Amino acid sequence: MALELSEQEQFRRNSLEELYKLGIDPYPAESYPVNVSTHEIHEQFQADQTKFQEVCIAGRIMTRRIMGAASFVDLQDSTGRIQLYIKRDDICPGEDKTLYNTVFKRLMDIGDIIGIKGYVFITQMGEISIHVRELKILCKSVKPLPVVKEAEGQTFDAVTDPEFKYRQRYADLIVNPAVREVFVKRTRMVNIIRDFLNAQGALEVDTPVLQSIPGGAAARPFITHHNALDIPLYLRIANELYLKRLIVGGFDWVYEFSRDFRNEGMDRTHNPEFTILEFYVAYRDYFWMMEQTEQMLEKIAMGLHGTAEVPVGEKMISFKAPFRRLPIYDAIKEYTGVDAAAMDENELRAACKSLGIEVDETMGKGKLVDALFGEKCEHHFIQPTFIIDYPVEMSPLTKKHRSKPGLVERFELMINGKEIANAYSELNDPIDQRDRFEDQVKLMERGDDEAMFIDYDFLRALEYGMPPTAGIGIGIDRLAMLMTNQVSIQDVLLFPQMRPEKKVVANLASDADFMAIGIPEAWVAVVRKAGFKTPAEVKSANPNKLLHELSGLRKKLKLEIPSLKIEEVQAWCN
RNA sequence: CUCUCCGUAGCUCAGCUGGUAGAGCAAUUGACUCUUAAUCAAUGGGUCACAGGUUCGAAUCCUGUCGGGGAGACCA
Repeated sequence: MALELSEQEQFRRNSLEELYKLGIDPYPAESYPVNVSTHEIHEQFQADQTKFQEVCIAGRIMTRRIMGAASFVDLQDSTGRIQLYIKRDDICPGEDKTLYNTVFKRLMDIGDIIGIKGYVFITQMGEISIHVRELKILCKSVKPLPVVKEAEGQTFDAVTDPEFKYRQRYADLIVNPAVREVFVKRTRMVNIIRDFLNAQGALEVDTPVLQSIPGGAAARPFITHHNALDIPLYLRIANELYLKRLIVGGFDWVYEFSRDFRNEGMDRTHNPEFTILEFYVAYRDYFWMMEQTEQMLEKIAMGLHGTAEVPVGEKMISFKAPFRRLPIYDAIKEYTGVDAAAMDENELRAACKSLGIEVDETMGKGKLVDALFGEKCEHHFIQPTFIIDYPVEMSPLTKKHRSKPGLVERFELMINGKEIANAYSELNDPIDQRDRFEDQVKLMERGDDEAMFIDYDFLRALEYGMPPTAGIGIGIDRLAMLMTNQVSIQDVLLFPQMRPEKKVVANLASDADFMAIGIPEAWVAVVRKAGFKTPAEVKSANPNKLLHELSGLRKKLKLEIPSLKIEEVQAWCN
């Protein structure tokens, strides 16, 4: 007897044994020739009831209603659910009723995967169902699923525990259809973007995830090590510098859905790995990029919702182009009254302090403006707004503004108070780029641990000449949150990062190890059940308490093994 | 890293100012040939997250640990 299993898990393992004894393989190898989906049946049967008279379909048993010799089962496949009607004498036409009485009623459970053949009909209660003629088990489930019930749009006992949902997404997906919808929508969103870009001749590319210089953004990277080269490598924090190398190489428009990694805090909008769409287009500038962005977002909203108005929490967000455009200094003036454009670093620092923003000496002008905007302005921009024309200090890869000194041609797209995209006219002056990198080094020397490294290979590429280029990065996870109305990034990631579960100790010590200190074979499993993982733990236990505990378990589990005496237990411990 | 809330059966949750564990669903056995949160009857199922402490007695009070949520700090 496996002591670590719950009662229900034990029952299901027993059912497995019985199936084998009946000569039924609960995990058959051959393919099952499904010829229809539940969705197709629901969509088409009402209109033409002569269809679907020979269906073969498979899925998971979600609920059962057994009434003696007839039963109803809700079967769930990848497209939805359908009710099955199973009549004993139909699936067991002869004398032998084992398949119904024993296999179906006793040995099958919620969660099992079955295949059936039959015909579609409508029950007296008006529900489209399948009358089953043949029934076959395709996979026996030995772990009980959470049971969620639904009726008339209401859901009962839905699993809401985030830990369960995120750690066991597979079970979450089985049991909560709305979760599946979110991820289907996310993928549709990505497909819309891909179509939008491909239709204009963009080329999807792959660039390195392992980089020897983590460039293209300001963030702390993950570090790993390559054994053969014996060098440190970094997981990318951005792919910007690689995509721009490709523009140098002569591609006009490249893009990549880039999985980036940043070794920073985790919260409802940050996961250590996340997806950014970056794309770069030769001979364009940031004004052009704003138009592209508007069009693309409107297209996504229309594609997913059929309208540009998308509900997000209590609000409605309109993705109807064009979006508002507002210079960052105007935004700061609007919400704080501070005229940051006219200030030098020290005046800015003073202004921040007077507004209660924490500042320190490592912060240059760029970071101060960033702090001012982030603290006091960002959250006000609910409807899509392009914040434009940033100070040069906070944008080391951006081209200087064509007419406004001290600024760069950059925009960030704010939606629902969060940054969704960041774009600019790319800096293609190699001399200027070298200077900007060197400024970053100075910031690093001042203690800014996010300042960028100098990427000399990237500089070499720029020296060959990069056409004027517009580039953008769009946070795909955050966009997915908006488009699916989810408040947490974990809800748009199939497998969000979690602290590992505490190790369920598997065979740290063998039975023989326990027996070596004198524990009788029959008691080893009981000792384990009592929570002892190694003989050493037994040795250091209080013998009286241990005896009590083991005796209690023996009684509780009704074990037919001889009882223990205190002398025996003392002999193990000492 | 700080604050705060939470951890009770497979699932959803009760459990009062300490008196030794409860419900619904799920499970087991039985009844029932069109049910749909099927119904009816009976039954089993818990080291109350873990480890200490206080107490005659702890799911309950205290301390610590682990895991999770939320808020902040940090972070484009």
